[in-house]
Amino acid sequence: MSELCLYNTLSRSKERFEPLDGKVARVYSCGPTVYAQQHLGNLRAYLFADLLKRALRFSGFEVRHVINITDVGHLTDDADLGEDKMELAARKEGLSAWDIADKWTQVFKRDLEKLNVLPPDVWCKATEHIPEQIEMVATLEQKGLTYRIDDGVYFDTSKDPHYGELARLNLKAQQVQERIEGAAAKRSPVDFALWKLSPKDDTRRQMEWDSPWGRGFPGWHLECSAMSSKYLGAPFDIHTGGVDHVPVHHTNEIAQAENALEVRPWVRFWMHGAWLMFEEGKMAKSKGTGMTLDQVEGRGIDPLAYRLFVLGAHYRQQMSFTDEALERAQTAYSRLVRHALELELAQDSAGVSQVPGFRKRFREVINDDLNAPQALAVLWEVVRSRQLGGVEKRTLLHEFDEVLGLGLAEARIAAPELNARIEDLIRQREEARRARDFAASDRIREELEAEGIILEDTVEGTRWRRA
RNA sequence: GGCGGCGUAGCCAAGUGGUAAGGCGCGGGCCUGCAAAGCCCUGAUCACCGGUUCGAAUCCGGUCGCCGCCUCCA
Repeated sequence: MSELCLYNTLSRSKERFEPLDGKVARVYSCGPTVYAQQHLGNLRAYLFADLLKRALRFSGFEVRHVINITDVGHLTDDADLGEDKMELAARKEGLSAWDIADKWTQVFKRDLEKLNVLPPDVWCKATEHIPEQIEMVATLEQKGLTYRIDDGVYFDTSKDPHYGELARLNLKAQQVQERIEGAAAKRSPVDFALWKLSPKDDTRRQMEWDSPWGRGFPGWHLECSAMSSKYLGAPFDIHTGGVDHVPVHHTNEIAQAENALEVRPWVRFWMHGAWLMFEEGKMAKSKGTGMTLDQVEGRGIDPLAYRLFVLGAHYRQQMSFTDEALERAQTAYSRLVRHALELELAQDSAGVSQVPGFRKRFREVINDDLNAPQALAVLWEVVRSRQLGGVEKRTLLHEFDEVLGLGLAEARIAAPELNARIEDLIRQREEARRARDFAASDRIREELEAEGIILEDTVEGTRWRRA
């Protein structure tokens, strides 16, 4: 049996994976900031995390999975100025920041459910872990790794010789943008806020807390460091996120956590998913180019067809999104489901079995850094194989779907829908056909088709289904 | 300026040293009274140039084009 290998951003290479304790893989996935509905690009990141989780289980490991919800707003624009995204959304929608967070969190979870993403063992919110975050800042402060300026407490990256290793930052050569003039007199451009103080003027934030440094809110990298160690311990196995997180968010998470917790490496495997690209560029909420799952469904496309689409490209590969490609995925998905349904009826006995071969190939490609595109290729080969019997195909389909999560194992032929009128029309059509009155029989078929009923003549007789 | 990625058939994309997976589409065929569904057949020498090698889409050098991150972002 092949071993699971995963690409680790830390080493920039595939490494054999095994949980620290040999049994339970501890995985943390950076969750969304919930000030709007997640778009398809965001969702791709969680489909990637889900594929990882399913692959870990497929390898026989248990998985303890944590996803956070960033419900504290950070800034819309520059790190030092700009309005808080949560508060901005709240103002626009006429709700409190808390309600906004709640609303979009629910939508997010619902979207994941539609995509067949397995729920994590722990959902954790930044706002519910303020004490843990304050504690981490305090620890860093005691170690002399922080400094205070007007608007908050900052992490002094110059004190960490390992700072930036994940991203392989070249601090000296990096051309750093001029900071916008203002309160943030950071000693280094890469220093980052641990605790931001609320503005001194009259503008009060909806979300702020008392701390040893004054009223304010936590820096945006802090929650992940604090919550992951709380629920997974430290070190833990795998941390996932989008590629954009490598240079800043994850780099800073590492700096905080490794120094506060005194473990290094704090996380053994860092895994990053690539972007979903629109024609105009990447999908980004800030650019308003995001398409949501609701819109996908609005086009009559099954969310799982989107899942199939996403699985068609490797998770570390930038993928092009086009309407056309999405629709093609729906065609392919419908076809797959139809096969799955058909196979549910299979009762044959196995011939010379090729099952082990397919099983082996599937495991090998999944174990090779989650090569879903190749896994799908194996799936199609199984579906269209002439060697395999129906029962064997069904068995394999169910097994593979544990990893792919396309809902094929759950596909069941709906109990024959009773519809006396349609049954009656089909009978009439049968009579017409027997009488070779095809004009009449075609008329009936067309009438039904107009209302979305497709008739299929099979050896067992005429079947109908909704288009 | 730094870091990273991409350029494979009409489209979405695998493959990273041994003579190009898969899906969708197109075209042809089988089945059907005709359809639908299903099945079968059918397409590329891998941006370009040069090098290494018995052998390269795959390694090295260069050119062109495209994109991401470096500031919130999956």
